[in-house]
Amino acid sequence: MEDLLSTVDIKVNEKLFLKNPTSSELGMRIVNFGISMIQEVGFENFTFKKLAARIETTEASIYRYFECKHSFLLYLINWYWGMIEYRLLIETANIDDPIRKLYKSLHVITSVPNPENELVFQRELSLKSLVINESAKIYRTKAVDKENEDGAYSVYKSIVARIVELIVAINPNYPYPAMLISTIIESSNHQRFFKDHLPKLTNTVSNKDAFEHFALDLINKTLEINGKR
Amino acid sequence: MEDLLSTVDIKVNEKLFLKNPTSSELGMRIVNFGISMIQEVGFENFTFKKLAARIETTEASIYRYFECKHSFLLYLINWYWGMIEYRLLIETANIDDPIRKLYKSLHVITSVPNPENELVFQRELSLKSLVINESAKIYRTKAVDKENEDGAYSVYKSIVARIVELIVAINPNYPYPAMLISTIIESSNHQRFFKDHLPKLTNTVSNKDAFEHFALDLINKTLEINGKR
DNA sequence: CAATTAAGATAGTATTACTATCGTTTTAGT
DNA sequence: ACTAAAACGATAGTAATACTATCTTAATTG
Repeated sequence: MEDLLSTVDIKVNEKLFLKNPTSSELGMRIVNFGISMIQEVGFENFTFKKLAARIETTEASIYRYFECKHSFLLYLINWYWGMIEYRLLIETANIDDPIRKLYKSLHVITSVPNPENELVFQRELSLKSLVINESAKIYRTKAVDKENEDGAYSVYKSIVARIVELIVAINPNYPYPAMLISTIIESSNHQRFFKDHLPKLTNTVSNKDAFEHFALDLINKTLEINGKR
Repeated sequence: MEDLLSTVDIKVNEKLFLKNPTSSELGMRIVNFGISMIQEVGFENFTFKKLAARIETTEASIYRYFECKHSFLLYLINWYWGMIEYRLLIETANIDDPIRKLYKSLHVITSVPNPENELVFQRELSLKSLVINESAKIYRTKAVDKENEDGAYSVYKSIVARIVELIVAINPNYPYPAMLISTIIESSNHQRFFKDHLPKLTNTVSNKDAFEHFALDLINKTLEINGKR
């Protein structure tokens, strides 16, 4: 894969920002340093004031880009899923067999990218651990219905819908395709979190990505896919 | 099942409170009204000050029981899992077949209890939706390791370990028992959340608990359990 | 009946999550 | 080159949050 990635502009739902951070250098600094600061201190200890000090701007300036810190997190996670959807599109474009397409899709969605093996967005790498650690916090609030109306979860839903189509093509009788795929996506995040913090809640296999094997086995057996490809 | 439940005292890790709320009437009011208030306004909008006003006490008095609102949530969720572990113990005690034991355990752990069919703790009922909506928030990235050391997740881990044993008895070759069961538990919560707020991420089946069927199918196929019991 | 404990009353603090205003600099269009 | 608009910095302010501290009174226990 060539480096078309760096020139591609990931579109994020316009309701998630007041002023597009990609439109200015300050905006980009807010996003880039915001990502690393959230990773350093955790989302609950992250404030716009601290970020402003770090990038030598003011709190007020950051508020010109984002309404509140929660929509900043939503924005980042949407950017992440936007990149994943884009990769999904290009990396499965030339695959016809739905089973191989599903395997590849699962890999794109759930794997922790290894920059030595595959070319990925630089930002995807830095966002991955943020998604693992913080994404469970975005949904479960009283604001979820309003945010959903505003399209805050539409990329995520569209990715799930895309994989659901593949599952239906592979096994039209399986009754829970959306449940299966959203379970795997969510599980990918929390199992990776467990691995680092609550290892008794997960399993590891030496030198392998245990989660990917687990997920593949799960998919093969639940959808009754037999044989290797 | 008789009403031994109301007389049973669920033990919660002592590091999660400063003064045991079960030891006084005020403590019980804090817990009972705290549960309903968190459900009404959501955990982020819940404050000890509001709770104090509701139960006609003072903020300072609540702080004599709980160090902070986060440990209050941890306490409640631990109480929930304590009840589940207790139910697990008594409801599977007289079952010998590990497969039937596993099925029963899964039901206890993941089902939404129906008070018309089964006798459950009153508090379990009121805590269930709190666990569904808020439990993803307890894993605060930066504090999780310290809390884990203090035993804040030990009941949860012990429940997972208990089911892992059953899985090993059923299919000793399955390599990911802990992953499978913790995935199902976490999925139970977020799928029920999706059902209410992001229905495109889940599937429903009329008049049935779709999640339980999904989980049962998953378990049967991944562990290669064939035949009905 | 004294001593301890529990709880109410009140005050105070640092921080958070913003909003508002105003002046200066930069950029864009003509 | 000039003007208008937009962007940004600087500063101030606010209500609410998440606590801590202290003091007094009421209830319980030995």
